[in-house]
Amino acid sequence: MTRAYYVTTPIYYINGDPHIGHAYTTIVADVLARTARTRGDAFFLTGTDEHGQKVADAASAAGLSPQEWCDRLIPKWQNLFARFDISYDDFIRTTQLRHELVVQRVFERLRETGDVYLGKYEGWYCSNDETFWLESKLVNGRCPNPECGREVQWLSEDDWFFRLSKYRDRLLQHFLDNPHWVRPRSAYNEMVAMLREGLEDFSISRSSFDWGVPIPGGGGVIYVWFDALLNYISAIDWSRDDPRFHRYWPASVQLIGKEIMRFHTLVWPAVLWALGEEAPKLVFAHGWITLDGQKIGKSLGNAIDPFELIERFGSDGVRYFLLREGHFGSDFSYSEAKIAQRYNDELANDLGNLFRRTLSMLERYRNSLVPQPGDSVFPERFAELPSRVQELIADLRFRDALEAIWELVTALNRAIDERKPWELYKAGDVRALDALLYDLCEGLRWLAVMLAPFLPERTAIMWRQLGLESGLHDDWRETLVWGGLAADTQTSLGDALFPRLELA
RNA sequence: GGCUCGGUAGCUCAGCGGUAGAGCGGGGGACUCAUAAGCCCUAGGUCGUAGGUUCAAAUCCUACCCGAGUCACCA
Repeated sequence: MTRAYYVTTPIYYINGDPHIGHAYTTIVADVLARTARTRGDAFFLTGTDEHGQKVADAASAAGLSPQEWCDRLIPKWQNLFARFDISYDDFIRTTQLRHELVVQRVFERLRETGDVYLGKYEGWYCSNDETFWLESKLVNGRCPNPECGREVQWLSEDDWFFRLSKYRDRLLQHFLDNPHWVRPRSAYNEMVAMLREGLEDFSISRSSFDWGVPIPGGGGVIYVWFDALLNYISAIDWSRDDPRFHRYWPASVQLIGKEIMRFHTLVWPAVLWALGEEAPKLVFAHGWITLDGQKIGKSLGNAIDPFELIERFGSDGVRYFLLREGHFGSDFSYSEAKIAQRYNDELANDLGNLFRRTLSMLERYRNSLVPQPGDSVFPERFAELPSRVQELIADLRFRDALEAIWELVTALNRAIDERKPWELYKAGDVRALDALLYDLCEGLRWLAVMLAPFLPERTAIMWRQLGLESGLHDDWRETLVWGGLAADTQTSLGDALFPRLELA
């Protein structure tokens, strides 16, 4: 029996509204989960990171308690994911009791084993930036932040530390033994370089504010990062002998943004090892969506409202663009013109129009009934396509997967133009016409199945118009056999699948 | 400044040792089932610069130039 598939997104820090970057990561995870489910058990986790000073600050600025603040924001996030047809199996919030209990249990356990110990956290502290600075970073003994430059003070407090340094050699060995466990390659290289420089223990407690998981026995709260990482195992009931935990852990893929690589590829495996658990199989750091090459961010004032995008291009239109435009892992540039062009050229013109012209001819020539299959080159020509696409998706090469699927789109459009069904009809060549129409319908059935993880909303419509009921999400190895579509299936011509956008 | 990645046709990128590729845009053509969509033909670019290795280099090495990211307790 194959192991269950487990995919996670980062839990999103809820100090504001969701933006397109959050949607991006989550959509990618959704494609992986939907694809994996066609083959067996899969679990898809996302959620929100709700502790820490920034949330506390944002809440107090709004005149709310941190918990109230989070509770008010949560619907926005969950609504966004609903609008994008995100099929998560669980949505964890770090303020949930089930999570906090695991965090405390982990803390206690590591305190017992000595991987968490009490030490002194000392350094030059800038109260304006709320940051500790290394002596070597100070500029003339003042805060090195060019926008600050204030005086710093020497602070010393007792903190709990995680013994990260102890795992440095094992981490390096793990990287060398598993050259593909962190992707893309650039991320892997960065982290290896960092490991070679060495690691220091780091503080995992905070006493200057109290919005976090209380340290068992008192003494402040647990540092939000230490708390946050544990969501990946608290959601699946971490404990040494829980069968549910062991069905899913270690995770198959953990998606992250490249800014949090250190925590996920150095700290996280070390914590897991300290608990006697395995590191995740793969951590994948994706790139940024840029706007004309510029990083997107609220502070830059160019944040994109994902709800507006859905309004214009539909959930599937946005999903398609995000997965098709760049190679997953690299940055890629977003613009209104680019997404509109892909939508029109590929979804409306290539796919949507193919679907419509096929059903239209079927209605005109065959009363919308799928004819008998005849001689066909398609079975042989595309026999390997589903497994190829499946592999590309599993390898997180979404762009290549969509390009591969488009080979079938193009082939079907070409077949229509080359064999001219309207002439076959006029000539009364029933056999040739039926054979072609059958291939077109069957090809579209294949397209619906292979595109279902990418375009869950529109492929469901395709499926219905093709006269099919169940089976859209079945195992490709069984359902994608050419000839699977039954003759005499009643199809129905509907509205345009992807209505063409009139561009200014 | 250290480290990482990138600099290939107008644009976005693939190729990563063996006589330069794709998509889009641009140009031309034949059709009509279709969302005036689709199909066919058409791209001659010092592969950042300068050296080096090799029978042979976008493809390996060195230096340099340009761009991006990152350098640890905000997440």
